Amino acid sequence: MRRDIFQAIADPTRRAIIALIALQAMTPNAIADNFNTTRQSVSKHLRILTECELVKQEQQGREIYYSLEIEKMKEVDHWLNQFRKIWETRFNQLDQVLSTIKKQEK
Amino acid sequence: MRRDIFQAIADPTRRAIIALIALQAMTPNAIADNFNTTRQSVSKHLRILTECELVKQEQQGREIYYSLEIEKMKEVDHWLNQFRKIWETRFNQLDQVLSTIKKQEK
DNA sequence: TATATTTGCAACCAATCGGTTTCACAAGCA
DNA sequence: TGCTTGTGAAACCGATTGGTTGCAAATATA
Repeated sequence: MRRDIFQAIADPTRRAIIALIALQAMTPNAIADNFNTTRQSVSKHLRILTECELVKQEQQGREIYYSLEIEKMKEVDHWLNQFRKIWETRFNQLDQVLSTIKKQEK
Repeated sequence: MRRDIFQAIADPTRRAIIALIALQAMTPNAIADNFNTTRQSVSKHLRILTECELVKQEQQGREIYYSLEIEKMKEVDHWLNQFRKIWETRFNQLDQVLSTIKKQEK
């Protein structure tokens, strides 16, 4: 089974869970309260996120607090870098065009 | 059918296609040559990418050149912003800890 | 100890996914 | 006018997905 961060963030519910626990650690029940779905379904999502190492658990009594492994999010950022180079180049090209126009106006 | 950029980049073949045509426009056949799969399968991926407006087509005779809509990639970048804020805050917190240690050393 | 709460896991289900094969339709070329 | 080339679409297939229900285990509480 493929388990990577791109597959993890493909699901909108999982993206919402990620955004939720990014701010503070939460229990599965507390997370499920925010969604129109069952606790078990959220539990499944958390399992997937854990398998991708996007999420870490901390047991407190019978409760388990889930929080985001923010470092893992940088993998997406890193993948975007190759395209960032391109859109910056495009921007520079546009910049050149603009400055050429400016010179012509003088 | 859900069609968004996150679902589009979830598949590794589609990510590879995106990276390929980011540099230069290519025909479906030329793209398929780079993968261990059929042209029709690549065609399906291109349809999905087109539906997400991640890709644009340019017909030249009977050939169709596909290229990346680089602007659309910024949607992922934009989504990452919320987390970028967090990891920068973490960094600042670490920075504070380090400067506190430095002061104590004096 | 008996009961309630919090959780994960397994079994099942309909829908979707990624792939293949087959076909249809243009556009170039002999 | 045939024939080849480049392409998309449809039909089908096994695997995976996201959801549900039901159950078991562990912890807290009476």
